[in-house]
Amino acid sequence: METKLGKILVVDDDLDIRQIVEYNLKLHGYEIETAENGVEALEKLKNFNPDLILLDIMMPIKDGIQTCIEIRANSEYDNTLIIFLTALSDEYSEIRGLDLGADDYIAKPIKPKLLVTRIHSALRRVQQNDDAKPILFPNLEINREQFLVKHNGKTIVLPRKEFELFALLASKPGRVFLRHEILDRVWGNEVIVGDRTIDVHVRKIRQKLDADFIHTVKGVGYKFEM
Amino acid sequence: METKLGKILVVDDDLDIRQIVEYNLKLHGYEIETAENGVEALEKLKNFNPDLILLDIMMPIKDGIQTCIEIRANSEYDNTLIIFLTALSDEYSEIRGLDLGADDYIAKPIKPKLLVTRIHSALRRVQQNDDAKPILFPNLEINREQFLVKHNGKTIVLPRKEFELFALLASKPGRVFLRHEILDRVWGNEVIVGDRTIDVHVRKIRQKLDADFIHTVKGVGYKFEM
DNA sequence: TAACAATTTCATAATTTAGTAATGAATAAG
DNA sequence: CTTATTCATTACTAAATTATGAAATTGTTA
Repeated sequence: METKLGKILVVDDDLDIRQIVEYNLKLHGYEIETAENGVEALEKLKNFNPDLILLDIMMPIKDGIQTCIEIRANSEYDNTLIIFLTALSDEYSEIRGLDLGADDYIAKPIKPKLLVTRIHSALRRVQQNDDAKPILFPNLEINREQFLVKHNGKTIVLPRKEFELFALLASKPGRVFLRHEILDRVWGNEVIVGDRTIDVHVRKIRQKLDADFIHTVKGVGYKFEM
Repeated sequence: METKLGKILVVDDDLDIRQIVEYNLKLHGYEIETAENGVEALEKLKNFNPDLILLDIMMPIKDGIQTCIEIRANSEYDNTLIIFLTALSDEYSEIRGLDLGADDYIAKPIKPKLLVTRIHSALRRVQQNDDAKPILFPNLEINREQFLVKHNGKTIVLPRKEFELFALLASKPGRVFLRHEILDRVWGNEVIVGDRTIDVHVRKIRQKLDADFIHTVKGVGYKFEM
């Protein structure tokens, strides 16, 4: 499968629209959930934890504006992007006036190309910030931009999962990451893998870096320490 | 399709001025959006993503100076040019004192010829800057102006896509470009091509240059390294 | 429009990475 | 001290990803 681009929750009362949008976005590697009204959207939000919500404005049960307000009231979703789907150009200006914390608007009828482009660039905007800065320690550098780990002058190339795991642990030295946290953040909470998988990856990292930066906290998880 | 000269956002509270400017610039092939105050301008900025902003200073809702400051605070628009429209010659000197990050000033009343000339040269300046400087390494030169690559004295002509891809990777040696970044920056995010397309172009480049400068980072992307 | 070049797609081979299962070692609990 | 739990390690299999060759499509130019 392609690199994970992001999770999107599509909220619209019209089945056709949900299907069109879902089809096109899945085609481009996004992970999709759908909801047909605001209530259902708010329910799914918790478990799915999307990066972006496509939110129709006009819905019978709970409309998009109300839904948006409620989402924005919960700081847990501060980093979740919201893009409105608007049917009428009238609404557009109306909504634009209200500062609801939406990040963009897409007018219906939906043009697949435009949809993908907008979503793509919206997500890229937020993702670009996290990436750039290398994690630095004496004798150890974890450089995500180059996808390299440098230790005592030696350069080590880690495969993706190993790198992500190592970078995660090193992002907060001393802090213990629970096994399920590791699974969530390295594997994503939609992928289900056994617990041993983590061990194996930890072992591979330990083999490749001769010093052992990863410490086991039995019954709990792992932590990074120098 | 016609050659795209550039996108310009025209911000002025005076409808007449907006229309005059829009008319004249469209006449010369520019793509125009308008806004009648700073607030509206900031909103439109996100979706329109102009190459240049013509910004009136005196506006009732949010004036040009404040708007300029806010735009310049967002690094996303570092490459967006800003040209002030000033009504009084007094203001001019005042503004010039403040270093707001504007790129030029045009005095009202607006003379269409002057306007077009200034915009033209402002845009050309930045475009040439990007273009002009060849990327140089020992034994390797990537010359965008002439669209060719010199390696060990041999001159190799690469077709456009191959060149753009190679130039992108070489623009930051060592840095991994994710596949979707490559798609965005070489193909543009309005064109949708499959992932294998990148591989094929990489291969072509590898074939033409006998040394292999392009390294695969599996599951992530490609990077340039000597 | 024919001829050629560039671009893209497709199928499949080659490779690398990820995941699992089995077993042994270490640790904690009773 | 024995048992149960958890982790480490190894070897193995499955899955994912890229490389490649060739064909199809699109674009350019004379």
